[in-house]
Amino acid sequence: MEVVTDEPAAPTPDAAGTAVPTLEAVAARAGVSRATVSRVVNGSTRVKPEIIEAVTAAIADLNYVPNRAARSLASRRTQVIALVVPESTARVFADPFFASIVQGVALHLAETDYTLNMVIASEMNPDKTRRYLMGGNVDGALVVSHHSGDHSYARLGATLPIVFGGRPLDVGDEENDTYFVDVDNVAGAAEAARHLIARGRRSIAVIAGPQDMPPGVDRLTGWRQAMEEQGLDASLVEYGDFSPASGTAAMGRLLKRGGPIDGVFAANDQMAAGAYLAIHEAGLTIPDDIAVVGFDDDYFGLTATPPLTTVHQPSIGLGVRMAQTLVARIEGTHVERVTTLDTELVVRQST
Amino acid sequence: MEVVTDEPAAPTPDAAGTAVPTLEAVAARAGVSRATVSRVVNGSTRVKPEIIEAVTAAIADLNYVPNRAARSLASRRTQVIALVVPESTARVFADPFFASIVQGVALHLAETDYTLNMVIASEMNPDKTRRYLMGGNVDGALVVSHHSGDHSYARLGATLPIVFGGRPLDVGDEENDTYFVDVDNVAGAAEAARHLIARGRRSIAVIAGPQDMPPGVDRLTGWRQAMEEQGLDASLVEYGDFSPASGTAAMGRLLKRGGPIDGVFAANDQMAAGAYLAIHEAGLTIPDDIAVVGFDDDYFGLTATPPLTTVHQPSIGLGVRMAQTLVARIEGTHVERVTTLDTELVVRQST
DNA sequence: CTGAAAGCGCTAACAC
DNA sequence: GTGTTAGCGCTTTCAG
Repeated sequence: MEVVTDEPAAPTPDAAGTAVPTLEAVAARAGVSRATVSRVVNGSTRVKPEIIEAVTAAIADLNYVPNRAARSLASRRTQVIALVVPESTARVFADPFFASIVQGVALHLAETDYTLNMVIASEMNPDKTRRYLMGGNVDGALVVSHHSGDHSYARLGATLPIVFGGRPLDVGDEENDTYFVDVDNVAGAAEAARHLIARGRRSIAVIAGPQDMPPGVDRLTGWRQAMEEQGLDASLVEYGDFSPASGTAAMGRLLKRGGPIDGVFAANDQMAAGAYLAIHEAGLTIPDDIAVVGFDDDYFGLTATPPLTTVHQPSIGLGVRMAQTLVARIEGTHVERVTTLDTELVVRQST
Repeated sequence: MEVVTDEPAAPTPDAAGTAVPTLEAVAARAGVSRATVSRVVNGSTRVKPEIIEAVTAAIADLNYVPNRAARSLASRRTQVIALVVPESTARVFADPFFASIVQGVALHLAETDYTLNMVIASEMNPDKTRRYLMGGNVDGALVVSHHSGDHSYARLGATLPIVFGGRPLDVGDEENDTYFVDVDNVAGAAEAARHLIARGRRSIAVIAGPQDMPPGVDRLTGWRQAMEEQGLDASLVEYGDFSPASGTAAMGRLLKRGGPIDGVFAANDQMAAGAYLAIHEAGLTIPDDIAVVGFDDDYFGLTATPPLTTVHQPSIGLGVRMAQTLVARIEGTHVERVTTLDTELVVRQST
């Protein structure tokens, strides 16, 4: 909310000694017109080299910095990219996966002329976000929602270039023009399962994620693929909600079934951590009795005892790729609509 | 297919996809001048209520959104706040403490008309960041650097309102006009030490942080305070660099001294986690032989075995407070130059 | 309390 | 190649 003071709002007494030079000042100093300076600043090639030099010198002398607002107003481009974070994600902002994506995005954008604008999408007032995005205040948007696959912003895609992180849940008509970057959850999960098999395990269970989230679905699919291709029984399935507690519960149910289990693939590390608890409480040891593989490669896996074998996601790379894709779209360069990043199995002591 | 709508059906069928309406269009529709619309939009009270209503209606009808660039150009305010992240911090971006700060900042700013601009300060090209900040592209900046206390941006404070996260390291002249929000590291550390004492421990060691970082200094100071106020020996000091490995090493050195140790305060949770390792390797148990307290309350503490007693930092609150402070400065409202937030001891099973 | 007019700093046709 | 000329959409004196 903007604070409106009744008093004639005493403007900041800044700008004391630091007068920000304008393009006009540069033009005067270099002895050319403003248009020419603009050309030089924007890298137009159709300027005499000597003039480019003169202008460049003047810019350096004056310590000139273009005014983004003016540039944006005149060019009708903002050079701003929004990173939209659903409020629910924000609550678990400390999710290292998400944090890494932000990092990747920021790192890539730092090399471009685009500026990163973090927007927390208020769920109370979704319209505020939509309005902001549609109000010509940004050139494009990145939408992240780790597990949920919520693409409620897809509609905006018609008016504003958008790139999503993660595969959309619904494969509707709109999917055809939805750009997204995703991790290859199916292949990663299959690799995890194959690793267990290679370790000699035969009764392999899965603690799957919610089936209304793409990663939940895909990781289960990958596990099934591997099991079936080896002719193994793929019926040891229990579901969790990606939380540690749900992992403990699911593992408990698996154990209660009574049948043999010598390996478990958990759809994320947090559930794997939860499973550890249930396994230990049952008096079993990891990996001797039951080998465990997780997915995500977050801190749960690293600090667990024993350290967890897990599927690493290229989260920074995901952010970088999202940013690259969006910039390409904005600038009209061709890019694949769908990008799938490879995962990597990190073998530690739980298998 | 069903489309989730959170706004009433668009009154005008061509509303979507059409060029965004300008203030002028609103003025025409409301039958007033652009100046008046501007006043209404900016919340001036000196407008007839009925006119305010008419304008508001027109704005709603047209789905008008002010153009930030134009507004900024004319008003010479950008409504943008930069969040500067040193590149070195970015590398450990997954630091949950840092992530929470960002979250707090974003949450608070979402309630204002300010926009959050994440800037990764390239250490290769620090001038790029400085130029951006000084180029009139932002109204103020927030600088975060978890442990380092690096206030190399302090100089910019003369021209641009800046608020730092964390106490500055150097108490130079410039400190007098440096605004910052910090956690009460001294009090928190003292509380941790007192807690160990209350648990009956008498030979309490400390794994201190680097003494060139304010939190490293302050937490050691707090521990000393508590020890001295109880007349306990305060010589069991070893230093680490906040990393788990350094915690293990420091604990090892402590143990090697040969004297009795029944309690340890580690200046952060990661070092505490490292200390766990050394303690276990020495065949000792936590908390029976040695009670351990950490600082930060990050995931290391939660997932450790046994769960770590630690000092919780209000990291989201820190972000919120930083944002509040900066906005106040920008808008000329009075705020304290220094804000110190209280920590809270979280007692778990390691003590 | 409201309108008219003058830019904010820059880009983009269009001339020269 | 380079200069000229119009604005981009909004805020802001300054009249009335």
